[in-house]
Amino acid sequence: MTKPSSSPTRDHILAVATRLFVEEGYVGLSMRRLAQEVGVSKAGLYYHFRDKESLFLAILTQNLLEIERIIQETRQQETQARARIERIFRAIFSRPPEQQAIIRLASQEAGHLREASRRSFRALYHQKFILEIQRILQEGIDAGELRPMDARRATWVLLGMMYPYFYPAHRAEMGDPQEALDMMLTLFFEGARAGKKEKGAS
Amino acid sequence: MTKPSSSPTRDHILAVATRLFVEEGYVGLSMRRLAQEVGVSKAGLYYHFRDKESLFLAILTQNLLEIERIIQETRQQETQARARIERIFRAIFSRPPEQQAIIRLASQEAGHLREASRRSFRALYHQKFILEIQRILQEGIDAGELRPMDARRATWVLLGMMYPYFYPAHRAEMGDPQEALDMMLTLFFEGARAGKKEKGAS
DNA sequence: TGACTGACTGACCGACCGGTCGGTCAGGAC
DNA sequence: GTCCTGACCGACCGGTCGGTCAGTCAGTCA
Repeated sequence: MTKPSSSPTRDHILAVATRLFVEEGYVGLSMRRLAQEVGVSKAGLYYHFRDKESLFLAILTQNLLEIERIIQETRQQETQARARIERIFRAIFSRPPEQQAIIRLASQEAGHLREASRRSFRALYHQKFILEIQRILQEGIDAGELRPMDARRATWVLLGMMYPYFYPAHRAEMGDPQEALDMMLTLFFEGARAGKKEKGAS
Repeated sequence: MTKPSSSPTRDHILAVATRLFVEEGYVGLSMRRLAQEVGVSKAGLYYHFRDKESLFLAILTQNLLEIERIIQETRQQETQARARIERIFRAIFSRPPEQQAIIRLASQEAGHLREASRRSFRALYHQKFILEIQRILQEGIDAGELRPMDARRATWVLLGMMYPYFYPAHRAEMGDPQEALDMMLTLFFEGARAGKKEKGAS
């Protein structure tokens, strides 16, 4: 008898936990508090998830795979780097806020996981998300759409621009998400447009 | 008898705590662990600081005031927005890594403070740091150096670009700090240079 | 009807949390 | 010599942490 990978209660736990992990952080959210907010006993949580770490990992992985799907879908439908990036992040920015913040959480809280989980998750995160973005930028560089630069570094700069938007405290200051995204894309792609020299290339 | 604001032990506590708060987060670092790493008893910590929150606040404030000093110094010596920003962040990027990461910590962990401390710290952070950067950008816009755009939003985009560099986990991937900074500045200021329309203005 | 099971609970565990207490002790003041 | 004080320690507090476990109970199936 394998445990089913989906059930109303399990899904509800995942949804509430996602929101609360984003608000409170991994260490900051206790299983007691979570149980209370879900409306189930603490032991009930442990019926559905082996431990706190598994629950957290399930959230990270679930959202990551969703983002991977967005990326792959976009790769097929767009060919230009800018169009691809724009489409990917418009899709991400139109998801529920707490699901967007997973991108930040993955960077921020992975350090609290046990070594084994951390390594396997980081590999997934890197391969399915970071390297895919990097690849899109690299292809843009190779095609002459973007000027020559270190694609890995540029990936982090691009992602970094979005980070403040994933903090509940700063979110409000950025105003409308899609407008804020307009600015980020304009700044990044105007700044990275081919036909200029770059100082920071390696 | 007022408590002295500086002593070898107190300074040592601050230094070690800064590093550990950056690595583990506010909730993730226990006073026991800190005491052990400092080489003092837990009660010893409480001789120098009223409670955990005061210690954390002391670190944030101390580093913030140092950054304020850098900003004010730069304002007097440079007049162009780009030169000012470059100088400020070169100075920040050449500080010890754990002190740089304070910028991120201030955004990230302020939520764990008591309401009163949080409000007063946020006010300080906002006034002495965020608004000063915003002001520099706004002056650049007014002077025609940068094209018209929402300066507040642009401030967060600029700061965001630096965020990944303040995560121990991603720091290594960005390579040499000053080179990474080159890229960020180039991207931001080429992208924001006057003579273009902006889509994301409010 | 009775055996079985999936979903869940209440009570509990040892470890650890932030914080406080009375006590100690080197060294300067008189 | 004594007193005082700044700087610290060991032991302890009530409370919370993640996690476990025996038991319950509605619903399915024979």
